[in-house]
Amino acid sequence: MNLPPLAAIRVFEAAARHGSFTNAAEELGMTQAAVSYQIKLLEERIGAPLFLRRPRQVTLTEVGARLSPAISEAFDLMRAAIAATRESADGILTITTIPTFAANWLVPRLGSFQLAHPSLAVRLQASRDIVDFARQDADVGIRSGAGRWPGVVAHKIFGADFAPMLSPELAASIGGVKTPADLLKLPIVDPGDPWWKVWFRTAGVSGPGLRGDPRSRFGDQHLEGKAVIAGQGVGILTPVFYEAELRSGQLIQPFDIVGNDNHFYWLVYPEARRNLPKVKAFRDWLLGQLEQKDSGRSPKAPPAATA
Amino acid sequence: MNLPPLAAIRVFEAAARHGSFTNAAEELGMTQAAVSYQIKLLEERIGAPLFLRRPRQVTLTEVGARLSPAISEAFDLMRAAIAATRESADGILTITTIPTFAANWLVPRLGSFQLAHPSLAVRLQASRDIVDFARQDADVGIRSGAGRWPGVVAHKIFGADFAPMLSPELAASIGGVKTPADLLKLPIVDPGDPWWKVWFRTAGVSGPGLRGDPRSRFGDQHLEGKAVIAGQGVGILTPVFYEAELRSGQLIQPFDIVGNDNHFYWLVYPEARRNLPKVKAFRDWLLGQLEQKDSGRSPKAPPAATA
DNA sequence: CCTCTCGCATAAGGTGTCCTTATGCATGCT
DNA sequence: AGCATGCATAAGGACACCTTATGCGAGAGG
Repeated sequence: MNLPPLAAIRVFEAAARHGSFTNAAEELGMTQAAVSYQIKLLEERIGAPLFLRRPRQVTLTEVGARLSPAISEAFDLMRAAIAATRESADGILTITTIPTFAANWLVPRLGSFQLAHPSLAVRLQASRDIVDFARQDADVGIRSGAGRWPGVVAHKIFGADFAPMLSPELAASIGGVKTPADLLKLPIVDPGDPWWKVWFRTAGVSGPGLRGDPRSRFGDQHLEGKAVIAGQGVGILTPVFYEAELRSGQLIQPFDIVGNDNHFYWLVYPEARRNLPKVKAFRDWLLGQLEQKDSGRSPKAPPAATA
Repeated sequence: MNLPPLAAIRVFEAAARHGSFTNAAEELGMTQAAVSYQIKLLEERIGAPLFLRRPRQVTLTEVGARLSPAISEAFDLMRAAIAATRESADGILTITTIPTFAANWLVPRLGSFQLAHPSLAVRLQASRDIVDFARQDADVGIRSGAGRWPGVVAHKIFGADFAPMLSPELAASIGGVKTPADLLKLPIVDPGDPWWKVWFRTAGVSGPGLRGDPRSRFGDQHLEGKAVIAGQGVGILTPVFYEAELRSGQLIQPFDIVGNDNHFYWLVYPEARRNLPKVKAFRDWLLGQLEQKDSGRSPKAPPAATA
């Protein structure tokens, strides 16, 4: 069944409510002539007059009166649905993030975001796929990469730096770790981790015989971290992810030397949606979190870089 | 709250149902590009993506999935309403008619029409107003007049002829009515009726002293007819309206001479709606009724005259 | 593994729908 | 009677929308 032109139905709905073409026209922001035109169109389509043209007003015919309530109801339904959708679209922030970042950085801090934006519901999606907002139902994403994606705004969060860490007890067991080479006296949690090779080179220790693919490793540090905290060995971890443990003394980072493989974490979101309140809110909050951290160390971090 | 362009919503509804822009386009009789365009439009309006563009198909996003059922429901409602309206518009025949014609001719015969068209409901509206389909909720009308109305089809039904009638008993009381002048010996039910003057002139009886406005009288013959049948006097009535009584002998019409004032009953309906089944049905039935009558008297009546 | 095909996105261009302006007509109010 | 109101109609124009053409990405099939 073919619906008549919907524009005409909409006009009819308004006209029926007002009992006046002129008023309906005003509501719809068009001229009285346009309303008259659309109604006539609809009447032809239906095959019956819908209005009686009375002197100072128009009245629904029997047919029109029968049609009108159902149409009104349908429109109310639509209006409500769209309003609800808009609201829910504004009220739910979906974040797609690399699992490591979620576990080690985002989740522990999300509470403060929720507190600051009580009306925003957060949906976390952990995934390591390439971020593609066309096929992923997310508002913002956290990914690694070079920070150049077309149509996407990217803020650099921090580099995936890494440094050796171990439990204080383990360090004490060899009388303390004084030089990078001392680390080799201890068990290494994951000797295959490519970061080790990079770090030792950076630290000036040559040929410790550690092997591993030179590919980046944004994978899960979670298990490795647990093992290190438990004192099972030395691990190579990203310091920002273990700030709390370093502060509390559960872990120690013997050297300030950090390795990095020139990969960064980025906050990304579609350029077209950069002005959505929820996107702005998250961006501002996240960058704010970083500044708090940085303020103690470096003078100022450039907050954003757009692609 | 402004609704988004309804055309876009319609496209969305179809696309959501099909899970495919291409199929939706086919259903709507447009190209895939147009669907893509409209969806994008709607997404911009809503402020959130509605579909995820997956390799071989599109999928609703969370937002889209929330929106879709309500929209579908609204459309179903509309479709049903329009279908019902069409049906009821086709199934109800509203006749506006002069009261006299209704009482004396139409109502007694309507049964045969209903029998022939059981699916049609008939709504009778008696009114003497000028017929104006723009402000009267009627499909067909029966009116008197010259038979010239712009935009209106008019079929001549019969003239408003009139002739004296009386009960057989009353006629017998003066030994029968032989000449028109004999009528003057009897009581006249409504001497002020202008028809009398016309009829007597036609009959060649001069100056009976009856007075009355020379305006046509399509008013109610009903009361006058009752009085005549009851034997209270002679009345001047329209023969076609009393065929049954004449046949049964309740009334007699002493003379074949009929007066007329050149006014006719017409069946009228808007030219634009001449092809509606219900209009056709009524027209054909009514003209058929007349032919049955005529066939015994005149050779053939030209059935229609269109304005 | 390479190619073919399917489905959607995008750009450019035309056109048809729909809206506006202008006017007329009928009616009711003062 | 004259004015105001509200709808209908005609003519004209603009913009939204659709079409055609093309590209791209990813499965599917050989």
